[in-house]
Amino acid sequence: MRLRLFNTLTRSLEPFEPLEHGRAGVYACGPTIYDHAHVGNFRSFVFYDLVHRYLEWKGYDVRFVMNLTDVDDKTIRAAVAEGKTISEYTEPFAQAILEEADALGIRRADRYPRATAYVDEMIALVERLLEKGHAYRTDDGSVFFDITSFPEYGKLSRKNLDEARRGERVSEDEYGKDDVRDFALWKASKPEDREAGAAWPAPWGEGRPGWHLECSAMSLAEVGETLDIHLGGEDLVFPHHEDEIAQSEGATGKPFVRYWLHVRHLRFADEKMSKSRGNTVTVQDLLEQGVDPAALRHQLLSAHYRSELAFGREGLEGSGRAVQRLIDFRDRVEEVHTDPSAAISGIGGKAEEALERFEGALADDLNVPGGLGALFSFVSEGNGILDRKGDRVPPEEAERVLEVLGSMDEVLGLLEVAGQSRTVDAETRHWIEDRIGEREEARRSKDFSRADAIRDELAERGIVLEDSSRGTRWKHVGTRPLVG
RNA sequence: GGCGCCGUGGCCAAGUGGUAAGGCAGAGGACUGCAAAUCCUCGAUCCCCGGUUCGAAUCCGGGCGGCGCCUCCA
Repeated sequence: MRLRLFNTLTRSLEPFEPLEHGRAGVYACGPTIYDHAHVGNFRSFVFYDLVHRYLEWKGYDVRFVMNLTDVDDKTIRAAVAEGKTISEYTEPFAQAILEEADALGIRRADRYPRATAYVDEMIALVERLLEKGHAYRTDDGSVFFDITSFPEYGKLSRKNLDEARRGERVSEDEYGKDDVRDFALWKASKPEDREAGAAWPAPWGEGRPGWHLECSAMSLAEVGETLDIHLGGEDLVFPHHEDEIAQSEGATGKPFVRYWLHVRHLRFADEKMSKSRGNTVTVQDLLEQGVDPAALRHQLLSAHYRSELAFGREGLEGSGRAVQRLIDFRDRVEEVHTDPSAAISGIGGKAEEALERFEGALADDLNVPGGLGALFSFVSEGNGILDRKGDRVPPEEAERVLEVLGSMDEVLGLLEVAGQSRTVDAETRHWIEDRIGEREEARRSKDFSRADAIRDELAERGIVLEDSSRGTRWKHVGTRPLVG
């Protein structure tokens, strides 16, 4: 099945054809690291990861780069307030974000370039734009992009800036540009910039790069002149990505991006958790509160990336249960009694059908909810078959089911993350098994109140017992249930 | 004001012309010492009104309601 993607540039679904067959160059707009990333940011990062995983799953040789913006107004202000340089200030946030990304099963990008490490490249890019007449210098040593020099300006966001803004006065605005619609490539230094170590020498004067410039420079340096896919949040369409196009295409004369993908923002379903209300919910907060990372990942994947996602406690609970259902099924198949002489049960065939549906959904503009539907339909069918067959199937069928589940999880990463967060060390394992032994004794002597007490004791630690004719098995159901 | 999006069972959420995937929650049943897990059964006039069509949640028009972007927020 051929992948089709919704390209923001054309506002339509297009078959994915990378510039070079079998290879995919992807650049994702990462966070500004002046604070902890919140769940909304991570909706994007998890989606980026999905793109990354999907392309690798389909066999592409993927070059995946996500930037970390470590210089901008907020960063400088915050660093100065704490008496730090921007790198001292931002680095802990960069580390935190990468750790949280690990916790959520986000595959590492090939590179995480910091803007401040690419100032030379950015200066070179500005020089090219000046040479080509796309940019101009102002008296204070700033450089602006001249929008009128790039007739296609507005093609991504479909804005007609002529009418919208022309009448406005060139304001008292910070750097004195010719036209309000122009955007900064280079901002002349201010005292606080120097204080924070955010000032670099350039041919036209000391200053710091404009926001948009870094992405053009870093994607050019790390991926190439033409990106196959550029990812970002919906808010970045304008002006950020519009400006990137102007800069990059203005400088190289080549198409900047073949497919633009934008992730819709999430909406907080219950509490007012949005950052703008000063009530940030960071991933760090959630993990510290005991939210299961696999549940979080599931919820962030539960809506199509171009739809608004309702994020909230209730959804997280539901996601946790859904993930557990998946784990239980996988474990059940792993423990199934394989019997070479057993008749074909049909579970292998159902797995095959599910994989096909899954692939079809993902190929259709990365429809993860559709893919999850295929997966969970199969879980139901599979459980039904195993019930009817008494958990006895031919080995090749059991293997095939596990292969299919594993294959889907290469894209979804749910079992993978659940595995990370549910590990139990050997000592605890022994303790659990001892307790189960005690409980077995109690049950044999019909001392059910004692047996139930032991079961409750384990449950408080997230260990759930399941009795069956073959004995008692236990499982770790992840982090503690949510409070409040 | 400009551009754009959305409104599917209690909640979340696929489906964009052929008569409604999936998850969570809920009810009943099977299994269990009781549970847990699992299975079976049950639940949707797809916001409203018109229109196009043999046929619409899906296309068109109107209405009501919610939301995003319009210079540094993923």
